[in-house]
Amino acid sequence: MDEALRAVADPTRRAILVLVREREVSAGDIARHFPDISRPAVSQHLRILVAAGLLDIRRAGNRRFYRLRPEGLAEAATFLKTMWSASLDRLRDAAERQERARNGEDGVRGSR
Amino acid sequence: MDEALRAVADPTRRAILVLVREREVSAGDIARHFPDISRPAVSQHLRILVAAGLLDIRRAGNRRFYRLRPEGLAEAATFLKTMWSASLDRLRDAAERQERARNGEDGVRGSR
DNA sequence: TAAGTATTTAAGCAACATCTTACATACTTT
DNA sequence: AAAGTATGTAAGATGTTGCTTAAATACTTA
Repeated sequence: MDEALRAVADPTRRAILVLVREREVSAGDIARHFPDISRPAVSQHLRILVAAGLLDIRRAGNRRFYRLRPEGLAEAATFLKTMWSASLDRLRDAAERQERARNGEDGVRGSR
Repeated sequence: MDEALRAVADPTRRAILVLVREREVSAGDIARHFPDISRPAVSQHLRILVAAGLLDIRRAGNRRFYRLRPEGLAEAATFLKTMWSASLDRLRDAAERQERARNGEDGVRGSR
C-alpha cells in the first residue's frame, strides 16, 4: 500500500491512471497525452505504477498496452475510506459532546 | 486533493493520522509516539497535514491538540474509490469480451 | 517578572524523485 | 538482413523532501 500511495501522489501518474481506467492504452498513446514531458519520463512513471501494482501490461507485438489494475487500488482506497469514516464518527460524537457541554461549561473549547 | 494525496504518501504522516483519528492528541503526545525522529520533524509533518486540510488544530493554553478532519480526506478517498470502481467495471467488461473471444480468436491476448 | 514547559520556525544538509539526452532492446516490414 | 517503429534503460542534472540542531515564540507557574 505504501508504494501505491506514493505512486498516486504524483499528478502525472494520476492523470495516467485516469487515462487507462476505462480501456487499455499503449505507451505511445499515453505519452502523446503529455506533450510537456519526454517519452522516457512517461515510461518511468509507467514502471512505477506497475511496480506499485496499479497497472497491468499486455504486450502485443511491438507495443505495450497498459490498463488499470483494481486490486492495486483497493488497499489504498480502503485505508483512506476507513480513516474518513472513523473521522466522521468522531465528528458526530463531538457534536453530541458539545451539546452537552453547552450546559455546564463556558468557553474553554473556543480557539481564541 | 493534490496536497492531501502528497501528504498521505508519507508513512510517518499516515501513522499520525491513525493516531488522531479517534480523539484529539497534543503535539507532544504525538511526538512521543515517534522516538526515532525529533520533535521538530513531527511538527513539520503536522504543518503539512494541516496545510493539506487533513487535520484540525485546537489550541488550549500551552498545548495544541490535533485531530483528523474528514472533509480533507473526502476528496482523496473519492478519487481512489472512483478509480477503483471504474477499474472493476472494466474488468467485468473484459471478462465478457474474453468469453466472446474464445470463439473467434486464437492466442493474441496471452502475455507470452 | 523570571524560569519553566510546549511547540514552532529557521537554516543547512543528505537522500530521494523526476526530468532530460543518449543508447539499447525488441518486434515488424520491406 | 536491413531499416523502421515502439518502447525501455542508463547516467547525470536539478529540484524537492525530510531530517537535524539551534533559536524563537507563546503560554504557565513560582
